Amino acid sequence: MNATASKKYANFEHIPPEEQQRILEACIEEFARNGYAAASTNAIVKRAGIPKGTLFYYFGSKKDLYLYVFDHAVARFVEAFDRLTGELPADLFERLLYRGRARMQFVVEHPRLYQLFFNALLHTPDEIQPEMTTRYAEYAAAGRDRLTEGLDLSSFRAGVQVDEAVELVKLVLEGIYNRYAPALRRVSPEEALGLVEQITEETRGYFELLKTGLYKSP
Amino acid sequence: MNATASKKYANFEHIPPEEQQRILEACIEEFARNGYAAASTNAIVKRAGIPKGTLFYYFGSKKDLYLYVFDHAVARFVEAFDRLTGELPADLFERLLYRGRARMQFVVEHPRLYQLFFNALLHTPDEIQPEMTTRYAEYAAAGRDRLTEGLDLSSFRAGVQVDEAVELVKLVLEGIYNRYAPALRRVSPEEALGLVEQITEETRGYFELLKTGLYKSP
Amino acid sequence: MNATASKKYANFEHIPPEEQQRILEACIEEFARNGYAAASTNAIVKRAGIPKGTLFYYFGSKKDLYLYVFDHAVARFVEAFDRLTGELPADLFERLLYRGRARMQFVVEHPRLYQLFFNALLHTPDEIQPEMTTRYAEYAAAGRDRLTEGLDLSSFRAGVQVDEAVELVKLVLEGIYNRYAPALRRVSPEEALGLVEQITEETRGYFELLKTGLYKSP
Amino acid sequence: MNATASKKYANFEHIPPEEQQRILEACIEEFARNGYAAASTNAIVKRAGIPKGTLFYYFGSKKDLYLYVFDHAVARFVEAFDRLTGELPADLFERLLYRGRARMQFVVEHPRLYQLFFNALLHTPDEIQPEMTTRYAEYAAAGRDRLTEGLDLSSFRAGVQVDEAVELVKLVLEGIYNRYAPALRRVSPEEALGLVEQITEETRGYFELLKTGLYKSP
DNA sequence: GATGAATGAGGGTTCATTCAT
DNA sequence: AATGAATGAACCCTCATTCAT
Repeated sequence: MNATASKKYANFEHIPPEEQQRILEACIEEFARNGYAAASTNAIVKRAGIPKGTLFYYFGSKKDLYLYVFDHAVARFVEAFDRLTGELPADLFERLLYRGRARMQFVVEHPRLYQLFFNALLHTPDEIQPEMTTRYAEYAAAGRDRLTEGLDLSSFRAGVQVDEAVELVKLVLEGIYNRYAPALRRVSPEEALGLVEQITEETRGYFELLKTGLYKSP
Repeated sequence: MNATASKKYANFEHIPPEEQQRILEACIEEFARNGYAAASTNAIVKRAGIPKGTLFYYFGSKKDLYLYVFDHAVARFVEAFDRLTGELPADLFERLLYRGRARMQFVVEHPRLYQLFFNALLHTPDEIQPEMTTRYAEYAAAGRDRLTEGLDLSSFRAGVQVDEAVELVKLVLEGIYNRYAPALRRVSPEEALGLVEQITEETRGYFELLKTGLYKSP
Repeated sequence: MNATASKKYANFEHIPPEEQQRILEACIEEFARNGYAAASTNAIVKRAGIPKGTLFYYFGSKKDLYLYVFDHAVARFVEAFDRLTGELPADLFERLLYRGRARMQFVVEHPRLYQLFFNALLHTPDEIQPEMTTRYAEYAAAGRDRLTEGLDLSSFRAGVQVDEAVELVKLVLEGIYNRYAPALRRVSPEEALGLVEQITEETRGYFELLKTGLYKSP
Repeated sequence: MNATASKKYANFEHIPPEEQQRILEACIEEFARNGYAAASTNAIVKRAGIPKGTLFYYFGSKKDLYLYVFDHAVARFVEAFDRLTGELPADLFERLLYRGRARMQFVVEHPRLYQLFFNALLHTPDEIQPEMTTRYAEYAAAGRDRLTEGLDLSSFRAGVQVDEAVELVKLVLEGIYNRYAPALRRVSPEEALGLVEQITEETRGYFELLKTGLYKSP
């Protein structure tokens, strides 16, 4: 079904998990820092402390290595959200705030993974582009489902097209994250937590403004 | 004041403008396509039709060449907006729609420049990162000024914090462009014009929703 | 006596004959296609469907594998001629035509074996060269015996040195085969049969010319 | 027209002739010994005493290097024959003996070139095969012209088809050279001269036999 | 002032062979 | 007896930069 069960990478997946982890971290670091083309397999093996031949024994080629690492990043990202699925708020704005905070925490905890994930589509050589597009579309579709499921729409003002409204709110959120993601990656983990709170508050402000237009007056 | 007057690149700036142009185009193409690290100076000189040594005589190093090209991209981007400053609509939403359309036309007309400009920060080797950050901040500040100058704020509902509202609308716009920029670069120039119209209409829809909350009821 | 009875390859020769056959085919294909140095043991095990370690368990090293395969090729080649020994024509020219046709049929039926066999001496690393030369000399000697045995020499013109004449005719034949062997390997099996006939006819023409000098006038 | 005037290899052809010679010799040695695929550019640069990058600066790729070296081998081979064109004997057998001796001398003087030249077609990767076939056909055509030009055919017996007869004699010669070429390469230069005489004598013997059939009786 | 010849480091990848199991 | 994981050397090739002219 997913990469972690594939035969293609069986060689890699049969080694001790801690070593898998160490190697993956080295790959993530290198790919996130430099993008696909400029990343160096030499740098990776040096960082991971494994022989050059072994990397290619595990992954076959640089391209396949990249796709594996990307799938891993997606899996970890999705996983971070799945952990809190059960308790999703029913109100659109609350749910998005909730998700947004989770997303920012992910950025703080796994800055390189986030960087890898969101930059993957931009700087990818033509040969990989199709595979990446497919993977990204799958991820996006899954996220869409998780957002709208069991949403309480009763607060929306009559005459407001809900779909359009939801899209509008998501755009605002996206904009905010694109704006702050670099900052989140730059600051220390301690400062990051404060920054997350600050961004959440700012977002809450925008949401209140949006509500005055989209929700019924109380 | 800026790069175009510096002594550092004097060798380059003393050659005929048409040749400057040809060389710059080659650099933009190569850097936009491959990013900084993966770009090849060999490919550049081949495309530009100049000797290898000459490129380094003009620019000193690959790094300095990149910074020069980036500055040029910024200048061209800013310039595209300056050309329409005088006629800016006074209404916030109309002004942003106007700017947005201009920005999309820039993407369509100079896809490589846009790509270079907006991806520059993401995949840049550590040694260049600081310089890039500075340059980016300068550009952002300039854009801010140009937006708010002479804006008609009388339509805003009482009690709405205008600064916050403006920021909110900008976020929506940013989100939309980030979402569609890749699509704009992918389609043919003819299709692009239609796409620009479609995006503008979609944006107008979001803006109407926003107005119900932010503007006085008519 | 020869490789097939040696202790050295005992591991290989104890497995079922059909599997021996399958493995040998894979080796012949790879060595014939690429020569010794460029042949890949990886490609061989993949084609043969056996584990990598097993190949080396059977044959010890790439070099020993090659020598074994070459001996096998020689054995198959000799065997193809032994099958028709009993019925050899007594007339020199007829016998050579007969042999020649058999040889060409071997080329058609086992193009890879032929290729391996006749190219082995040319592109062989220095470390193997001595062993190859020895093997080749043994094969050549065996062929010589089989040609002259029971030959009817009564048709030769008086004064003609028979040994020299035989050698002369063989030279002609060799020349023809060297000239046509590549073509035989290139064409399809169906076309090959026609080509064999054509070559035989051409050879017959040369032989008639030779007979006017070497045989008594009728 | 030929390789020595091409722009493609201009970088190489602009260096001092003695250095060209040294590098070519290293290439010839390596390619002749190992064939195209197994030849190592590392071994070449080591033998030639030049940096790795320089080899590729001169020749672009291993493939282009090989084609250049092959063309050089052909040129030297043809050149060796052109030196004696004017004095060619009019009699077919004498002319072939004369040519044959020249060819053998070439083998003795340039054993590696000869090896490279005559093995080139056999062990050549598919990607180069077409180019090689073309080159070889051109060479063969040139040789054919040079053989038949101004030949005295008056000695042939009536009823003998001259074309066929010429072909027959050439086949004999070819066979002899294929048989002795390895021996000529193996022996020392001093011994080689004696061997050439011996082969010439043997050939003369075959030719006398052929004449009894093909020429008018005296 | 302008060039292009020259290069060594590093790029990704394949390889035959070993050895613990 | 049989294996397949692991590896370091070697593979061909591209690179940004220098420097003598």
